[in-house]
Amino acid sequence: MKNQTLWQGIASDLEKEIVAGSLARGSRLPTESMLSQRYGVNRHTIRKALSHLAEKSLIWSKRGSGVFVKQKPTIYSMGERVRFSQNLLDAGRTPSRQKLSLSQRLATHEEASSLKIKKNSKVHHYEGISFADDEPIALFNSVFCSKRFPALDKYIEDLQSVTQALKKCGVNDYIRASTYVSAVAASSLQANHLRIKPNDPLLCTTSLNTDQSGTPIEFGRTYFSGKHVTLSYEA
Amino acid sequence: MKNQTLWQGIASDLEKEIVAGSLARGSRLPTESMLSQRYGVNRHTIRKALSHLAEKSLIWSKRGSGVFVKQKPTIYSMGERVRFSQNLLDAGRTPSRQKLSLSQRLATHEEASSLKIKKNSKVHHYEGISFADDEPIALFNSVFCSKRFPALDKYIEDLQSVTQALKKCGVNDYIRASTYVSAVAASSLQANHLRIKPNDPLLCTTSLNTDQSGTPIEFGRTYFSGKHVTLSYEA
DNA sequence: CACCTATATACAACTAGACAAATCTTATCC
DNA sequence: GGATAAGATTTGTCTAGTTGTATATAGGTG
Repeated sequence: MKNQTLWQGIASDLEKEIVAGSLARGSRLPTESMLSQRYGVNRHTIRKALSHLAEKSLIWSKRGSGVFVKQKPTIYSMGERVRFSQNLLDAGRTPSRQKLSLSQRLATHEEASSLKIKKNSKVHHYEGISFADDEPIALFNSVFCSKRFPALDKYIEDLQSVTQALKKCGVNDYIRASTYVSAVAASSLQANHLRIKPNDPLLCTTSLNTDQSGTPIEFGRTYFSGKHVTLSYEA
Repeated sequence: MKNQTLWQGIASDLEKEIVAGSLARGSRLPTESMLSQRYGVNRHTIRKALSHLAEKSLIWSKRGSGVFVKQKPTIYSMGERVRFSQNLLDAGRTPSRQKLSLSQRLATHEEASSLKIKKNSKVHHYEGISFADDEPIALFNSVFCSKRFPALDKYIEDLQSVTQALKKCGVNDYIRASTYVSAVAASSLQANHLRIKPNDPLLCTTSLNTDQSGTPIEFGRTYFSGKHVTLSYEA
């Protein structure tokens, strides 16, 4: 404990403040300049300490904006039924979503064959961010057959929920038919949305959801922030 | 391709959408505020990306109105016979013209000597904008001998076509006698008409058209938006 | 020597907020 | 029904502040 460098001392000092709660989750740290004044060191020394805390995923920084305290990691349960909101509520977190884009386009080959629709059919493309306690945990990407659900986009727009929107279209229940999980590196755009760094690991799940008769309903990919989400497969 | 900034990533992302056609040509982009939400960045970063695309002439913006996708570059072929509409139809574009002014005035020295008429003769002066698919691509400026074509202005007014108007005056065919091409910087007035920026490059063509006997018919200058028109000199 | 720690300076990239200017929308009036 | 006025949107411009990156310098340590 004695023979530690300046930046190590500062890092552990800040870490104490975070776990003690005097630096609240989600709040902004003082600027690097202010910290460097407070500790009487160069800004680079502060940055070294901060980058250490960022490695441990205690904080995240946004260029031009500031450094912020992260929320606790999330455990996301991958049950038979996919219900984003209920899932997080069960875990005692506050769920929310942000729409990034909602439009119609032609299905890719992969999407068409997964949904068992014709090539070049139109699909609704829904893209957005999932939050838990105002902390982004995943980027989702879903496609639905436009022909089967002509007004789905409007329902999603109004209700802000896929489950509710599908109910309006007559789908009362749908089931996870298959899910594949892989790991990929975050692009800079993905990293920005998830408040992580480019090339940080992402959990990529590719899933197909069907109704009770086995007819495909939704095909999509979701990218979870690997450092802040653990997928759970319990029954 | 690896170490790109945020705005570069956004710009290439939007460019993909444009070339893929999910952002249709001529249509309006989402507002800068919406894009800044979608990409999770400040509006200024979006503006940097947009200004990059504007530099590449993929989009253009209008204060208070929005940002729009530009059309493809036009190839304007310089055949022996000058038929603006026919040229654009050949290129698969829908041509149109907008009259800016149509009046009579005294010929300048240059005009008189080119048309081989007396100094201080009266000429019809016809000025306007040429469009391709509702996108302005050129400013034209033509003069015709008033003495030879007394009622030409009324014909142009009615028919909206120089070729048709000349036909009414007994000129069934006319030929490009000479054309000179130079490059100039757009004035602010020109830039405004062509929806480009002041000092953007213009192709300035000075041409003289004659009838089959070689008698001068039309003398004029046309300023093509350099970014949207490529002059082609094929036979 | 090579490597880590720390300082100093400068600049690039991005955010934040405010306001102006042009445009579009909507309500109102005659 | 059309003109007008008021308000809301949207792009353009400006100032200021913050993090990210690069370079140069110097001392200490294995």
